[in-house]
Amino acid sequence: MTDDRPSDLAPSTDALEDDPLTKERLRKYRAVVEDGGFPYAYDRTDTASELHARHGNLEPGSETGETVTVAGRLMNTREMGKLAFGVLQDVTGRIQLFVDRRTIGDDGFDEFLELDAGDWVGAEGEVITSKRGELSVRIHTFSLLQKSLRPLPDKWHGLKDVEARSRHRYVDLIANEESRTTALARSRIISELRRQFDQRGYIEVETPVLLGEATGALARPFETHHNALGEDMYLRIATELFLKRLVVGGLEKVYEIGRIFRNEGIDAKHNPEFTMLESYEAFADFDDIMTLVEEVVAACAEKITGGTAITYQGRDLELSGPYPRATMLDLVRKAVGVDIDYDSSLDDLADLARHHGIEPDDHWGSGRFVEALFDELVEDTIWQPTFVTEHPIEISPLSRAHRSKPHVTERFELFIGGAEYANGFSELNDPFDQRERFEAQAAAKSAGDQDAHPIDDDYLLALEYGLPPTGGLGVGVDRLVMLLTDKHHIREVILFPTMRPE
RNA sequence: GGGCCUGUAGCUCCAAUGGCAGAGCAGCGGACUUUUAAUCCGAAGUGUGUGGGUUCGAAUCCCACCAGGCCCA
Repeated sequence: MTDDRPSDLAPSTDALEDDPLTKERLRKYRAVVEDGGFPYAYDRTDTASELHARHGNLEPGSETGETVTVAGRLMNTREMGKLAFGVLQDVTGRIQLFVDRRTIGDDGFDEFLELDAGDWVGAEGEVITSKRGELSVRIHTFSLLQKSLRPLPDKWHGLKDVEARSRHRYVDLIANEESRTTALARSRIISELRRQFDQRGYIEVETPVLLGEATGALARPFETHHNALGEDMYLRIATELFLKRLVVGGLEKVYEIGRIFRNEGIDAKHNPEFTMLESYEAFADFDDIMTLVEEVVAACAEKITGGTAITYQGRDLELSGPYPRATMLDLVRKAVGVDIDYDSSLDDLADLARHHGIEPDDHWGSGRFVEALFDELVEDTIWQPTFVTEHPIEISPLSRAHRSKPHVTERFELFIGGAEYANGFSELNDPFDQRERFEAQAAAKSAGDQDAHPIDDDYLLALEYGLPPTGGLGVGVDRLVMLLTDKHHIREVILFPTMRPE
């Protein structure tokens, strides 16, 4: 890298010494160290939100007589001569410190005035309200738990720069309430997902990330190398084939919430590493799984927003099921205004595709044409939750053929707000059919199709032992979090999104 | 990969046509016994992403590079 500007946040004693903004903080830090150092722990009795919950309705000027300890980051101080106010922020919220020279004593008061915004502070005192009614702790003593050597971002505008917020997420979390709320919402959504599957009798499992071959989806993998084995290896691009092996093994209902890696571009909806939930349930079909999806999505929405009617990017959405269902072919027919089907001639389909600005590949069958037309004409137009069903066999190499219709599978994708949120199907469990599908994929690949699945021989062996009828599901967890937190960009729901190294 | 755009103080932002680089917050000193982005007074300070080029003179124009954003593929 030729750009060798000194990093503004790189740790350097010299830099801290030279910068007038940090020099005083460093002096105070060293004074504490020389005086015995910072505490190793602090005994907190209450969080900010616990105090607000317990004393939310006090009259202005109340004194509870209740002594508590609180701890958090000091965000701001307001000095008033013989009084001072501090704002302490912990993970649950904020609580005001009320500092009265008569209560804390002259020494304590002067020490409090030495604190800087950003310092970690523990304080003990009485729960009161100020004359304006602000719930406060009128402190008797306090302890500087750790000095902050760096100034905080603007206390009103926070930290706005997208790059700085992503690279230095800790600063973003300190300064921006919204970022904290989103991080907590993500945690709650993942907890709720676990709860939903656990209570349905699913077993949470972990399957390998590091593989000899990346199978189960269409995506470029990250490559790595195992030194002791002397083998090139790949990071997983899906968990699908391993989870179905477990159903073969008799675990019957399994799910995994795991990190998936795809060596592809970064944009508003894609991060190279992202979180996917996959589940497989023996004796269920795609219809059962659609119902499951409706219930799980609605449950997560209620957990986060308190209801199923949400606003996403300024538009209303209703997430309670059942969601309307429409076949991919019917949606495409409606969009193009031509009564095509999977037996239509490839020449006619190619003309139709070109008419809509799609340049077909030579190896496309009717299924690929329908998919391309769907992507081009329909996908963006779906706003309310909708199950798109019956994807063509050609583009669904792991889905079971439809029980009564030719050319298509028992598959669905859930679209909301123009984006895909879930994908599921009745799982293909016929080992012969699966082998043919894999071989068709291999043929397509050697014919120049980049988007073709690799063959997984051990998976075929597993199918020969017998996969019961099974319904499977994949859900993009990051996107679900985006939906429920009204975020446009995936980096807003991933604490440390992938970035070019600085 | 293509197009457009951005990068100025710790943070948020100004700086017509090229002409002494500014403010608010933060920080520093002071006043203030109920503040809520406290307020008031005072002093000071620091910066044009990196490297070149054009020019008497560049934050501004040109080139390359670095990082990022938006849109498209």
